[in-house]
Amino acid sequence: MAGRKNRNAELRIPEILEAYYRVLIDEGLEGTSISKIAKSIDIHPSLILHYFQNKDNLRAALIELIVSKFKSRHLINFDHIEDDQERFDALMDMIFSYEWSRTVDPGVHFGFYYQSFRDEHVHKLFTDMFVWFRDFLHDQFVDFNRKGVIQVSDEVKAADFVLTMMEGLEFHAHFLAGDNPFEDFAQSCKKTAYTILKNRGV
Amino acid sequence: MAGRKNRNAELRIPEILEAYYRVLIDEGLEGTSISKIAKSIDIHPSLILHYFQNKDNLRAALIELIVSKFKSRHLINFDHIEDDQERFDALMDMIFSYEWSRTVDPGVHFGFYYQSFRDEHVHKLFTDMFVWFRDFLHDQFVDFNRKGVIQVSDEVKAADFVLTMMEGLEFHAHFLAGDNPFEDFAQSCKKTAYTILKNRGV
DNA sequence: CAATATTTATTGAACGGACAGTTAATAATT
DNA sequence: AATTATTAACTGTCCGTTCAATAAATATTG
Repeated sequence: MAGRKNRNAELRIPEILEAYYRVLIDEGLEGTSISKIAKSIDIHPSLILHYFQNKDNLRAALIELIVSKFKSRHLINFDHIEDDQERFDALMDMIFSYEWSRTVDPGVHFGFYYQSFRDEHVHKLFTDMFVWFRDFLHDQFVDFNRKGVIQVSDEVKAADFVLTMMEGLEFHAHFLAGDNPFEDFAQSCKKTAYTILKNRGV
Repeated sequence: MAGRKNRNAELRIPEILEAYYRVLIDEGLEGTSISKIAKSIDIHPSLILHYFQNKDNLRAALIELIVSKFKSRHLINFDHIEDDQERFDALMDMIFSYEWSRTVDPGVHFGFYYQSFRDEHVHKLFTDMFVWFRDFLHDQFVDFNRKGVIQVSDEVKAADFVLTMMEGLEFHAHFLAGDNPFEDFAQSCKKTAYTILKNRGV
């Protein structure tokens, strides 16, 4: 192929990962192959292996990218809100929002959860991510507790509880929501969380 | 192969499904093939296709078996307990027990959840199962509510809430429990559920 | 600046293996 | 004799991976 234009690793690697993500959404875990990813961005399959050596590395790289986006806090940083109650409300609104639940495509999300049962490295990446998020919530809850916005006796358990509801809501949306909009049961979950957090439920 | 002993469909089909389930646990979704299943019980791969025609049917059959075991209620039937409070306690103890969480191998469990994103038929099977379970809980909660064991204003939401906690707990056990025994956080979840159900939290 | 060497990006060809599925033959059972 | 269970042989496809070849970009040097 003469007269072609090359890109460097800095551009190509993210391009491959984005293509991988898109193919995953369309084709699923089992339907996604290196050659399909390559075809979707008109490159040769070998180029993907040139950058990632093998499929395991490729998968790990995508998960690391997803985790790093999660940790960037771009959706859950409300430091600019001065009023304590408002800041708490904003955080809870986000955690139980549709937008938040769709940060990652739910199919891909569940697919990687599943992978974490088969691959210790994947499991560790996600565990680290969730531990990071629990720690984040814990810090927030310690602060909100001190300021009287919430009333809990165990801030770690409070964070665990909210995370558990958050993931349970994901399950509910997929299997039990039926035709009801996501927000309906999300609202119920949030109200329940308020009840628990405000009245020493944990 | 001369002098062999044949079995009929009634025996062979469950044998194949059990073998399939075991291979799934060992090898995962992607690692499980018809020939591996066949090898594990010393039969020819074609015999599996003889009974199930193709892989999709095989998968559907296993899921249907799992669902039917779930619906058999063998673990959640406490009709023999006469005292209302005790019967309620027994039900809640079971739902938040380790035994209950391991009714199906969690890897297989998550794997099929994932499949339900890719396959409408699988999604329907699980949706039906969870709707069935919500209806079951709903009936129980209506009864317990009438008898004053719990105090809720919306029994459907109460059932949704308990199911959400139940599945969230599954998630928590896999990613956030660390070295703590399953029962620790399960106990917390159950306590939270009691708080909500006993005090009109829903 | 131009010629050349080196590095990097990319393609190409080929592999061995596994996979789901088909069709036909054979053995056991009824 | 008919039906059912089981094996056998085979097919075409796709997969991840390897290794070598080539083209483009970059660095080096005269």
